[in-house]
Amino acid sequence: MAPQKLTEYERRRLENIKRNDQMLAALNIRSKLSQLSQSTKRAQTKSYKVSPEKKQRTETPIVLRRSLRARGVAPDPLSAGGLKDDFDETQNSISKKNSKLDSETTLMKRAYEKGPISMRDAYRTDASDRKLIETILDCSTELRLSEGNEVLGSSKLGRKVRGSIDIATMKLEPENIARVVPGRIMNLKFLPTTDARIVVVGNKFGDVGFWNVNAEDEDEDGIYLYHPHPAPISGIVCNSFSLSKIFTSCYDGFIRLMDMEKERFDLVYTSDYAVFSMSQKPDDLNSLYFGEGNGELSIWDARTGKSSSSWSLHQYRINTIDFNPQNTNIMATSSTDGTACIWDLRNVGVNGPASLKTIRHERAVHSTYFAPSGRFLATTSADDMVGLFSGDTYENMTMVYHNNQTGRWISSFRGIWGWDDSYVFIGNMRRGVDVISTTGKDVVATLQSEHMSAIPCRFDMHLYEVGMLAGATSGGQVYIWKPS
DNA sequence: ATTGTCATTACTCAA
DNA sequence: TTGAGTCCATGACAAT
Repeated sequence: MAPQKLTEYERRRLENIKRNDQMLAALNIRSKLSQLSQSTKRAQTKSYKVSPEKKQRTETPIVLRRSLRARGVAPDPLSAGGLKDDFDETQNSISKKNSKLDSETTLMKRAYEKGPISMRDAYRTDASDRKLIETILDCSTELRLSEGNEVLGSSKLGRKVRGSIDIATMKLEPENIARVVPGRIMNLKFLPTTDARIVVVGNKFGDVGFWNVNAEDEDEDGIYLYHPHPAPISGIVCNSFSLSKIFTSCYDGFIRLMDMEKERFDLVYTSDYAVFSMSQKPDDLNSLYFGEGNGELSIWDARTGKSSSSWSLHQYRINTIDFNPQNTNIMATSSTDGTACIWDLRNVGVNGPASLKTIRHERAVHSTYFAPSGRFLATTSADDMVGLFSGDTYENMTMVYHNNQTGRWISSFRGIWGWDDSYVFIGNMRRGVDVISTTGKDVVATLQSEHMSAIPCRFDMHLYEVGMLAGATSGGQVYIWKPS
């Protein structure tokens, strides 16, 4: 069973597992944990509800561009020789004999999808989504009106709330738990508004789910499900200027714009490569930055509707793209090639923006994010480290040990910043949220709750409500912590 | 450089 | 309450 020769990596991982097991045994936590998971089942009230007729359509087998990893490239599966690689065993049992037919239906499916999809066609939930749309459009309107009284642009950005939070006050109440989508959540975002608390999530199946947390309606639980993509959703971009427009990117290379006014998922960009990450420069809402295939970073321009630039910045996939909030020309990327890089977009050559710094981890880097002040940078890596960087050129480095071995079923952890430079929040394998302090240079607290029945692996903080943190699991759940 | 293979392991749901 | 099934992503590394 045990490998004959252990690599350093394996050895370390085994040590982790062993140590964890010992800790568990010592604390007799195993039995307590199982008790907890039992008791929490009842607390599970809110959940997406799919209408039967729609469900059928969701489960229609769709041939995806699989095996994206090795290539980073996704040549059209229809023209790619045999279908062998594109089918798994379970699908084979259904479709082995008429794979030809399947490829034809797939062709039609893709042809249909190569264009706008109406929100009605993509909608999967039982109850009407009218209320969701109205709520969001109302928020937008208020924002637009208030904009008139302000100086354009930067002042609005400055409204982003910053502040310290007492970690001990952050609580997870049962009513702030919901199963928003089926399957694994890849990405989640709070809509940046004070008028409503709405979480948008994207899952592995290409579903986009909404949870209106404060929906106080008797016949609605505030959960709405759409299916605009056929593959994992890699990015969600929304901004406070137009809440009714939400960009979503997908592993199949499509980027769509959900437009609540037009009630459509418009197709804005298609790539022959997988899109693994997407971000927006906070002061340039006319562009999208996204990671394509093996290390390409591209910019899509809303005014031309085309990709305007494409640079090869990394060797392997770009996992995250982030901008320094205080100087949005400074961009940070993280990549499976083991590096996190900082770039200056004011200084762009043929090979892309000038590289200001390369941070080298021993393994893949899963995320790189700037602190709200821009003065810190946090990296999360598969080498079981969270890097904290500070100083004018981020020259001061602190590596904090953190078990980031999430395995196959849990999405990689990504340490995100809170509402100031104090803390980085990151999931842990014990169904908790570790809080890393920049001053303490270590995990100083862990958010835990008996109501957390799964591991929260992807997070977002509410831009305007200090202490409101959302975490998402591989089972489609969303937890929202709030200050008590 | 490209391809192959191997190990990882939590959650849900049905019985 | 248990255990079977999921899963086909991801990353590391060996082989070519």
